[in-house]
Amino acid sequence: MQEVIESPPVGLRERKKAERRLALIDAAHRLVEERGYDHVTVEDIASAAGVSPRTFFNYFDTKDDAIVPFLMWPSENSAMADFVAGGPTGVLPTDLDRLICRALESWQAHAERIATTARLAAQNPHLLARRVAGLERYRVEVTELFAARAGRTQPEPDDVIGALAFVHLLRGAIACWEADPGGPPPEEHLARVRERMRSLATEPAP
Amino acid sequence: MQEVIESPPVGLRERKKAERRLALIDAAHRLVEERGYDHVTVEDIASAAGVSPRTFFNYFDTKDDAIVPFLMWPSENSAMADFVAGGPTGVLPTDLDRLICRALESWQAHAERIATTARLAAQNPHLLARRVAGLERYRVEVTELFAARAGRTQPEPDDVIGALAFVHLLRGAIACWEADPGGPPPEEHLARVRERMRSLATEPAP
DNA sequence: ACCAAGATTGCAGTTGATGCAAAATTGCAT
DNA sequence: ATGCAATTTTGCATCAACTGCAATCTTGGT
Repeated sequence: MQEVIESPPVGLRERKKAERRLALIDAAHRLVEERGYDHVTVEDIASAAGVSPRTFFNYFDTKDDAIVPFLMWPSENSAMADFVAGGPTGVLPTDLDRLICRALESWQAHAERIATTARLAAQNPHLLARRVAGLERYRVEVTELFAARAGRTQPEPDDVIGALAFVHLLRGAIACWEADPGGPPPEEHLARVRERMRSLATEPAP
Repeated sequence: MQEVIESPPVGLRERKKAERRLALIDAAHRLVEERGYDHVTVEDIASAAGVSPRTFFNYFDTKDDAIVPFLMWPSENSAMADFVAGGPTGVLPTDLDRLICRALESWQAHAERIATTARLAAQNPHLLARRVAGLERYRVEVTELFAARAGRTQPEPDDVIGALAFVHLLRGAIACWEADPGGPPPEEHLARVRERMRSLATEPAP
């Protein structure tokens, strides 16, 4: 399944593919919000996006992939490169924060799609499962970033724990923001999540 | 979809239902390991378990639910009750550890099924997504335990962050154990995961 | 022994998803 | 501008997952 290409594709063919994929996602979102998940078929989505049902499956493995799509972070992500290089500050917790901020920032470009996905997932539990699975892809990618930063080609348990911290902080910040959407953006909750996480990880001295 | 009932059910009907569900899970595991995911149908699984294909869907929402089943922890879980009551030690990080240990312990009864599920998920990426989704159910339950322990009926972000810590510690311990399966059991890695988690949550003083 | 409640099952049907191959579109070199 | 290779779209046939309905069977309770 192909992901959204954030950097402008070079040829007409690549550009049309990227546009077509977003058209399918947007058609899926519009139709499921209007009619309900059970009353929308792949044929409906494909037709609304102007392609054939067979073509739909050239872009997505399943119907649900279009509704809860994986929106990759930018391929040219200087934050990722900086992180792998040991930067930008050299202090791992701070650098982890920067990485999370850039992830949240990159998803802003799809804010409406992400909001629609969240609403549809809340209404359809099996889509919720897909959202979590999507997050797992990020967890896997970040595990590799930790390994690369430590100079290893094969991730070790410490890298997995690091990536789990990434997910922990990210989801915690989003949970705080969802509790008060009119308040500060997710990244401003990171300090609070970090503090809570630290306190849960610290047992009192004997 | 009904989960495994760990405590012995009272009537014949309940007992047969529980046995039938496990029979379907075991048939699914055996057939997928023998033939590969793509060469096993719902009809194959139902036939091997001695029920009709229609009955299969009385137990599972999807074919994949049988392969990667949700194995609930015991309904009579004193660790959960203790946790909600503020125990067993009154020290939250320690009590969280106990909760995790009990979760790992309760899954021991299904160790072979869990091992099979892990192998099949490694071979079939879309099943991996389902495993993560299953973990999310535990995360939701633990969020409610945190809220109940704090005396609230509606979970707050702090409860979500607490449950994310549960998942972080649990998955970290499992990752350490998977790196050295012949070594100590998962629960003995909790201290190491906790230490790494704490260090990632602690920024250096200015 | 009888009846209610719950579960199993067959059947027909819809939809998701796939492999194959023909047709169309795009990229590139001339 | 043209020709050709590469890539993509598409139609079609097919299989399997999954569902609603209702008849039949099994279990629980009196």
